[in-house]
Amino acid sequence: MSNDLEDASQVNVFSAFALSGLWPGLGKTAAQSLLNAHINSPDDVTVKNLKAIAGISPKRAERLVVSFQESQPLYRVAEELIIAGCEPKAAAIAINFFGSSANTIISEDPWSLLACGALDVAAADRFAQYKIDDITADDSRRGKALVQWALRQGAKAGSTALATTTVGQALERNRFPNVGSAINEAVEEGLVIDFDGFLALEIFAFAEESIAIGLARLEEAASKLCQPEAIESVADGLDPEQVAAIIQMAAHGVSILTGGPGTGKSRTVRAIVELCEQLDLEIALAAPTGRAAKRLEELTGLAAVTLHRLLGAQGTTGTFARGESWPLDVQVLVVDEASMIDVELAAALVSAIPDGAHLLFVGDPAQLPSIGPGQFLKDLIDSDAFPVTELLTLHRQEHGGAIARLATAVRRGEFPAVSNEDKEVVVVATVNSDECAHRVVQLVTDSIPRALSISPSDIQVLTPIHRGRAGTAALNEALKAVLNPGSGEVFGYDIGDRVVATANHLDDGFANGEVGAVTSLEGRNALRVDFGQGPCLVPTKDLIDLKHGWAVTIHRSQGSEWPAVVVVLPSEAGTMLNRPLIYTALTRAQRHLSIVYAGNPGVIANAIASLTERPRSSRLCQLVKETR
DNA sequence: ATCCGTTC
Repeated sequence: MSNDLEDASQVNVFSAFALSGLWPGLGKTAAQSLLNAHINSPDDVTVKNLKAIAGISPKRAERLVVSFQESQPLYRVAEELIIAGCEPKAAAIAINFFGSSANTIISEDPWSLLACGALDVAAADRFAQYKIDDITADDSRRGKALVQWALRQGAKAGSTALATTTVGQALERNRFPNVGSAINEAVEEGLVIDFDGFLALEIFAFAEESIAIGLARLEEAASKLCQPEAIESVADGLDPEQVAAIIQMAAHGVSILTGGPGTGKSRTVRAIVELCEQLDLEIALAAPTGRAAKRLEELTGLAAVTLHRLLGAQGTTGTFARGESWPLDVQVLVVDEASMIDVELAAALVSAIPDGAHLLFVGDPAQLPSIGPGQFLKDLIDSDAFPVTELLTLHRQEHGGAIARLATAVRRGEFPAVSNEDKEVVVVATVNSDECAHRVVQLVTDSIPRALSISPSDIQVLTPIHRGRAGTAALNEALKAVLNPGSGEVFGYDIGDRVVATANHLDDGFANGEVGAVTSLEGRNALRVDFGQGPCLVPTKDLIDLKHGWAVTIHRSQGSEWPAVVVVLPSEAGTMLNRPLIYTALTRAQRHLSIVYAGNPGVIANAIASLTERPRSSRLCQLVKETR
């Protein structure tokens, strides 16, 4: 009887593991075939048994047996999780974090699954209950794990450090009674780092400290690259601010160039490239995204790469081939779109730059913050430790300038009344997102083409969200129905459809975020798409990384511009509506901007007034000040 | 699942 029960639970554990996706090389379909063939326990996993299954070749059977054997530490953790009624996927995070001894670690301290971010508080308590007969809410292991969990949550929201009081409140919300002693123990055991009044996870504390030390090293080691006369020879056509930026770059190991769109940041970088060529200096160009790198390359005529490529990223492990022990071979490095750099990437970058090299960060701190934690560019600027040149003169103002005036006001947190004379900026109020969607389609397919003679192919719709009536999915469906109806012959696309890339395929000629139009169908399984530099072949393997692109998210639009832009601000976007988001959206427009929103006019003004719902907290600004 | 980058 008891044997039957054990067998049954073993079958459940094994099948849950097989179906979880944790077994390398085994997908959902193949997992089901295994179970159908009564492969029910680890002992059944033999080459003989597996190759007997239809659809599994002898070679694959061998590979699956080997990968199963190699996954034993993972299996043991997953087994515990499954029996405890938790998601087996958490096992992968635990193994990543603790290595092959994870099972021992979680047995001694079940809440270590909370500390490493594998489980949430409720699931971790459930797991602890299974491991320990009578858990108590004040178990010190629970308290220490909650401290780390709170900091991990903070990092997800962009903070590299949290005020100790904020961490304490998180513990109180989770009914932990002895907040002070939990924090003290976490600090004493080196699980988190304490800086008067703030707490941080070691990775972020280390990243910010090494950035500060590394930047101070570069500033200290640098000498002047050239005399002012050399700069004059490349300064033709530049405004005084742009020349000042080059002088600062040449004089300092670390400098910063900021400014909104159209102020000539790229033009300045082009002059820096020329200067380096004249002086025979080794210069490299890089950016955090593939598209930004591609654009930098087009605008300067010099090869540019992603920071990950430049540093020799090793998969998603977060480690890089380049670093202190194998620095980059550069004398000048220019990094564009620096607002998108998080502290971990910045630390890796700075460590890989040799003494004496000059590092220039180019970016617009008013745009959306980095996905990863920290506020690298903003902290660098606020520290006042390195020269910052802000470009203010608009060189792209052949039209009325209403968009530029609005952008400048929004940058300051203001939402002025828009004069409607030349229709460069139009604001449309609606009652809900249904009406938003309706008005968007009307603007793109009728009003803007008719009133302003701008073709729908030059109009881009931007929205904060994917879902909902005014999200990308619904808007693309509605726009396709009017602009290019069809059955979606290849992978859902027809000739004439607008598409957006959602991943880098630089070898195939396009980058994440690029918007293009389908120019031809290539058989049943491939497309030709013009992303702006002539049609390029999108092979079958890349089709999964395309979506319809008449409407794209504001996040994905970062770095692109269009003749006309329709920005949708539906109420579903909620607290996402803030200054950096709206600023990023409206600065994508070159000649015309329509803003369609739901609710009362105060909605936009409030959103612009609020810098962000939850401000990020970080230590880099202070650290840079102290270290300079 | 409010949004989003990086690689082989």
